[in-house]
Amino acid sequence: MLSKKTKYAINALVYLSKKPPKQPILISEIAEHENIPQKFLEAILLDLKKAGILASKKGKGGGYFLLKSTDDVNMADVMRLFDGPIALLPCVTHKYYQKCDECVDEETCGIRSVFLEVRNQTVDLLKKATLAEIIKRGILIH
Amino acid sequence: MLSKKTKYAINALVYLSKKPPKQPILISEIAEHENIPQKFLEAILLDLKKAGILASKKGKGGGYFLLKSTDDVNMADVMRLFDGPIALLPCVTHKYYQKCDECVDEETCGIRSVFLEVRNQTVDLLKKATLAEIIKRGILIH
DNA sequence: TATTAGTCTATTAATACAATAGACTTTATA
DNA sequence: TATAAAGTCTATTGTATTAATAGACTAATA
Repeated sequence: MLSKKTKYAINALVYLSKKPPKQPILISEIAEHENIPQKFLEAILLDLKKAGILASKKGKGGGYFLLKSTDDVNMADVMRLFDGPIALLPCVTHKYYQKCDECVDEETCGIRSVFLEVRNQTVDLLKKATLAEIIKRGILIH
Repeated sequence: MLSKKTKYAINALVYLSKKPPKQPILISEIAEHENIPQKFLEAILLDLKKAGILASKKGKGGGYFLLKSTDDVNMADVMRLFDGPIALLPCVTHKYYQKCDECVDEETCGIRSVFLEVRNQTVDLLKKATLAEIIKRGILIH
């Protein structure tokens, strides 16, 4: 399951995606509309900014807005940012490969083989799941 | 990431799958060979027994052995048993549907649509990942 | 009937997640 | 240029989950 942090991040991103481009939106507005504790949301937005997904404008009339295009923000990136690797085993992560503690002999890598396939397919799907795609599907349903 | 419990369970199951059918294996043997705290393993094996995957024989010459065929034990079942639903959102689980707390308006279901697809594909893959498949792949590699 | 081995309940330790509090800095604009 | 609006940062707290441990109890077999 996704952590609350990731869920909040996705909800906030979708909310911002529906606003006119570059228009700064108040943290308080997002927090209220999406039912997110404001202070918690501040930290999340800050992380998204550090990751280059959002930008912010300070002072009166300031707020957060989407920096990247909705086509360029996908769920794989967001999940990795807050929940870490998508892989189910440390030995099948793309960047941070680590031998499983439990791995005693090489025969066990039948397990690895299977979970590598799961990871690859999941990542592919999550990369296709962009903000643009989410919004498109949201519209189609109504 | 899989919990240790699930990893231990998979390792134990693969270990038992390689033994002659119905031959009781000591908990201590599995624990030692797979580097699992014995007491922790006992609880895991008990859960697998309750789930109908393993059986046990008490007394001298006793131990645990696979009850189901290696074709009939898949990673989706094992993961659900110890880590709960495979879905990434409560609103896309098969059995225990629950509205997301964070879901404020129906438009957000673009998110649901995307994560439903992820869940379905993941479950399909994990169901194909049987013990038999894991062992087959393990052999192929060596 | 002694020994081996599985079953069960309770407790503790460690870690990660979620949320909160408050002080500080920056910026727009009246 | 003061001030109010708004973002940034650090630290702390509470809570839940995971991982592991301890020990008493029950059952079965040679």
